[in-house]
Amino acid sequence: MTTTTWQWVEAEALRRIRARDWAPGDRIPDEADLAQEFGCSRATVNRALQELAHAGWLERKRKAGTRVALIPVRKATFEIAIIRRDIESQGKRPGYRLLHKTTLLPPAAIRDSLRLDDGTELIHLTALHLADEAPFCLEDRWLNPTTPGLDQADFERVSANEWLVQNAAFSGGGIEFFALPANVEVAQWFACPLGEALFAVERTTWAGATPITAVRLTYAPGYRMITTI
Amino acid sequence: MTTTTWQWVEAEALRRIRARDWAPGDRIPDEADLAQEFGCSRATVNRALQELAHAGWLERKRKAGTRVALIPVRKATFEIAIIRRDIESQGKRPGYRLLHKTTLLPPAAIRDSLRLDDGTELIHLTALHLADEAPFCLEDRWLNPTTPGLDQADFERVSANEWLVQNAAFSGGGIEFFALPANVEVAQWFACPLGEALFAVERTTWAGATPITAVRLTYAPGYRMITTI
DNA sequence: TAGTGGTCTAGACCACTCA
DNA sequence: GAGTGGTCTAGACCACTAT
Repeated sequence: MTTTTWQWVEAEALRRIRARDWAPGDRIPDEADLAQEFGCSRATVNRALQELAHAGWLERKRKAGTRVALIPVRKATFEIAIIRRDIESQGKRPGYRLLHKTTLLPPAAIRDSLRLDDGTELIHLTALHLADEAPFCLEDRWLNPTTPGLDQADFERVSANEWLVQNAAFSGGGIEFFALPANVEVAQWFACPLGEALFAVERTTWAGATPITAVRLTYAPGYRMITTI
Repeated sequence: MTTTTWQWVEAEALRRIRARDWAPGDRIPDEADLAQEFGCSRATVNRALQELAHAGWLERKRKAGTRVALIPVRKATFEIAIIRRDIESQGKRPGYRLLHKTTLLPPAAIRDSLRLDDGTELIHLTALHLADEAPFCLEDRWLNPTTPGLDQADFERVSANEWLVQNAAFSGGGIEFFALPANVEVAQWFACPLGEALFAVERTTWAGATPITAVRLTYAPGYRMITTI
């Protein structure tokens, strides 16, 4: 385990925060002083403290100095991966079936979440992702048909999830996680009781101000999304 | 909107990736060349490319150079906030009630997830978080009684959630998100039907190799965890 | 206005890893 | 062995903001 100077400074600063040598709300020494204390350059101290600020341990303001955050906001990150790889990482064989594809006017909820005009039609897809032949995840997606390159995509072979990740230039979006009771259709696919509690994710993605897609992924009973902090 | 040099370089590189000037799998020019092209120092290019690598757009290896990622893994972050602040940010008045507190042997699942010996007793708490007097979240927590300072914590007044965030030195842990059917107890608190689909989070947190706490937060019907990418 | 963090440079050396 | 990214330095100037 090699440790660079800035990593060492970061670790030492974090130790002091945890040991309350630097208590919440306290102002800590400025970069120049710390650089002298640690025998390194100010840029190195800056790198370390920026990491800690990014992680939520410190709050930094010009002129006001650096303070230990009163409420350490831990940030967890998770990867928006391709479903196929999620399945593969569980050691299972991924499968995919396109169930349905049409072009039509979206319901109001979708239209609003993508900020579309009243008359705009979207492509609607539903597809099933399989893990070792068992239903894993149901994909219900609305696609902006003007997305470049979309006409060359074959959603019978490649899931929209995968195609978009690799081909669409998206700049941002929103994600919501929630629980959902299985409706008739979902219960059939997952062979589970009606009303079964299922984990679901809704995402909207954008390329600047242009909507690309809105998708709901409903996972099979028992699925857990796992991450670390 | 001020744009620094490294942010400009980052944006330009991202533009080239999206425009497929630099296609997935391609090797891009090395830092020295880009620095010359952009008329800045190599350190500035390095800063920009590191950001893009961190975000999953690039894969960098010494000697092998920098390549555009074949599968761009977008990373989303969400904040592990105090429940009270989550409620406040929705414009509601937070409330808290301690329901139950005892010390006893944990069930096997908890014991294993915290890697405890067979005979180790833990503090068990259940508490209810309220938003505008309505049940918002049910907290079911197992606490390591050896956590420093714990004896001075008054969990009648301050939620364990809040006390731990502010007082426990934790270094890491795991988080799992899933859906759960309401059992009898939960259904009573939330005044919802038995079996209602609820969103839940389980976290374990550690101070190095020492377990601090394992908690399950079960949210009221309709709750959504929201974030952006 | 002055103090502090944010960025940038030119150059250097090191660490990793491909060939 | 050699090419490339990772880090570090000393110094400089800039941007923001508390006072």
